[in-house]
Formats: sequence, C-alpha cells, structure tokens
Amino acid sequence: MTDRAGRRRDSGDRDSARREGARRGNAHRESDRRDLGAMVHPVLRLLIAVELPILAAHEVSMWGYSVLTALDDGPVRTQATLAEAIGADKTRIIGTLDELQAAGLISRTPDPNDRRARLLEITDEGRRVRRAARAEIRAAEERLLSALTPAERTTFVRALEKLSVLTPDDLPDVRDLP
Amino acid sequence: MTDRAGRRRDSGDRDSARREGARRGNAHRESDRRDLGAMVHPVLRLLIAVELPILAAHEVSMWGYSVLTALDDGPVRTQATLAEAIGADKTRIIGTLDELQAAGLISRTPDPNDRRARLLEITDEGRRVRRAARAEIRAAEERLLSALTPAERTTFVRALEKLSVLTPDDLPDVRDLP
DNA sequence: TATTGTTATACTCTATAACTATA
DNA sequence: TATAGTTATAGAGTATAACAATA
Repeated sequence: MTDRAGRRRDSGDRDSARREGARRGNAHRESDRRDLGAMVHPVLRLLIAVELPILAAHEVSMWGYSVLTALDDGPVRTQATLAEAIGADKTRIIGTLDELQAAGLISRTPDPNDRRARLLEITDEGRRVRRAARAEIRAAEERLLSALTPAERTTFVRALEKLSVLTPDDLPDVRDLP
Repeated sequence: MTDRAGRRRDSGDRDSARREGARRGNAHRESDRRDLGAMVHPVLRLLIAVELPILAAHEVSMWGYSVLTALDDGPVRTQATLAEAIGADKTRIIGTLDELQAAGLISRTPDPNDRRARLLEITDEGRRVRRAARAEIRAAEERLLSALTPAERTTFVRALEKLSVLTPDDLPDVRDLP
C-alpha cells in the first residue's frame, strides 16, 4: 500500500502497453492474457447463440439434444444415471424426458426386473433427429474454428478434450506444480 | 431414410469403435470428437467451481470481479458502456455496482458535463482486491492447465484468445469455407 | 424527443425437499 | 429401510418494459 500512486501509474503503463500490443497483433507474454473464465465464457455464449436456432429448427431443447447424444451411445438403465452423465440433476431432466418421449424421440420402459427403474433408449426417429442436428451443429462449429490455423485447431480440440473430462478432484495441489 | 437398419448398425459399430479407441488412448479422427459445446460447457463449469470460492473469500461476486477487471484497465464514462464491455445488461449490473460502491471498491461520480452519466472508476482498494483475487485465480488456472503439455497449453490459450473475441457477425458463411 | 440510470415485473433455471411406488 | 422417479416450492438469474432525471 506504500508508494501507491507510483505503482499505480506503472501498472497503468504496463496495461496500456499490453492493450497496444494486442491491438497491433504483437506477440505478448502469456501472463498478460485474460483470465480463462473471461475467455471461455464468451466462447460458450457464442456457441449457444449459433446452435440454439439449429436445435429449435429440429424442435429439441439444449438438454434434449444432450440426452439424445448420450443415448445415441447406448441405452441407460436409470434416469439418475443419465442425468449424471450429462452433468444434470435427476429432477431437472424429467421435463426434458417427457418432451422427448412425447415427440417419439426416446422410449422409457419400466425395467421388468426392477419396476422402479426406467430403461431409456433412443428411437430410430430420435437418432435421425440427433444426427441431422449434429450435422448442422458441426457445420456451425466449422465457421468458428475457421478462425484458427489448422495446427491451432487440432491442438485446441485436443486440449479441450483433455480439459473437459477433468473434475475438481483431478486437479493437482498447487505445491505439486513444477 | 432408406436402408435404415443397415446404416444404423454400421453407425453403432463405428461409435463403439470410437469409444474403444478413446478408452485405449488411441489417436482418432477429429470428426469423432464430441460437440464443442459439450466440451466447453464442462470446462466453464470447472472454472466456476474452482474460482467461486476464491472470489467469495475476497467478498466479490463473479460479476463484481468482472467489473473490477474491466475498470482496472481504465475508467468508464457510463454504466451501459461498462455493461456491454463485460457482456452484461445495463439493468443487470446495477446491483453489482451498488455492492462494489458500498464496499469501497469502485467510485461512481456523476459526470459534471452530463449529469445523467456516472463516471466509473476503480479505487485503490478495489485494485488491491482485484489483483489479489486474480493472483489466486491464476494459480488455480495453473492447476487446470497442468493437464496440458507446454506446447498444447500455449496453442490452447492462443486459440482461446482468438475465439473469445468473435461475435456472430464475424463468422463466415458456410459456403465461404474451404 | 432522446438518453442515462433505475425500478418493477414476469419468466426461466435451478436447487431442495417432500411425496409415490417399488424393492 | 432404501431407492427410482416425480412433484412442489422457493430461490437465483435474466429479460423486458416502464419510469425519473437530465439533456
């Protein structure tokens, strides 16, 4: 807190220099980057903005599409399992499952062995809708990824795959970092 | 729509092969990846889970931290400008600004030339809080990024910087893609 | 009349707990 | 009693429109 005015002016100059560098497209130290959250959040918002109209055209919600995607990998025996697989809550996906079932995109049959559980399966029509939607979503994603060089794109997707499967438990302690 | 059963079985086999390949850590075609949204969403959720406790310890909300970050780059003349800069709405940040001002982290002074506008500035204390919080957030981000190789990490951050500044208007038409 | 900030309202999501039906 | 699914309720977050002050 001592020498405040001086330090503040220094920092201001550094920030200005960083902004200038960014504006002119110069290389800059990675520590001058924005926070990851401040970059990931707008990317997700852009993805949602681009993909929601596509899903709407296929008459499925974001969660509905997520369910169809999960079930296209194979049936699931309980709704709670499915919910956890897509990062949702068992109470939250009920409305989604109701809609998907009413639209004939999934089937929900009580397990004969344990009639509390509901065997969840995608229908042929559900598979068709999911894959048609996915094709358009992939095309939309190409529009985003075209901002990257081919090498950047490959590495970006690979890195994203690694990061997306991490849980808080997977993170190392700060003291174990090099 | 013709030959549905046959194609469906083929696709199922391909999906199984992809899951097997992924499980064994084999290289796989990029087209076999999950949707970007399905990967970006969990990453953002993980970032929020890791960073919210840090911000709470410094007694600022996520939007409060976002405001402090924006103002640490320089003062802003109107609240609407600030709101747009952080991707929010002018009505949405009012409560946040009230809190930050009450905590002495920002100042909100009517512009003498146009007394409708409020000149927004970060205070010394606000700068201190913001930078202390950022230091911890950066440390937390290191824990995430340590899942990547140094080369992956550099390219990932660079790609994220590019993608995070895109707006829907920046996206090329599908027909203009190579 | 247009703009800045504010308030009010409704709407969507989400989280939690209570309930039913099966086991 | 424990579990799977469902429903009910309240809370947070957001969007929209209406409003007061100033230009």
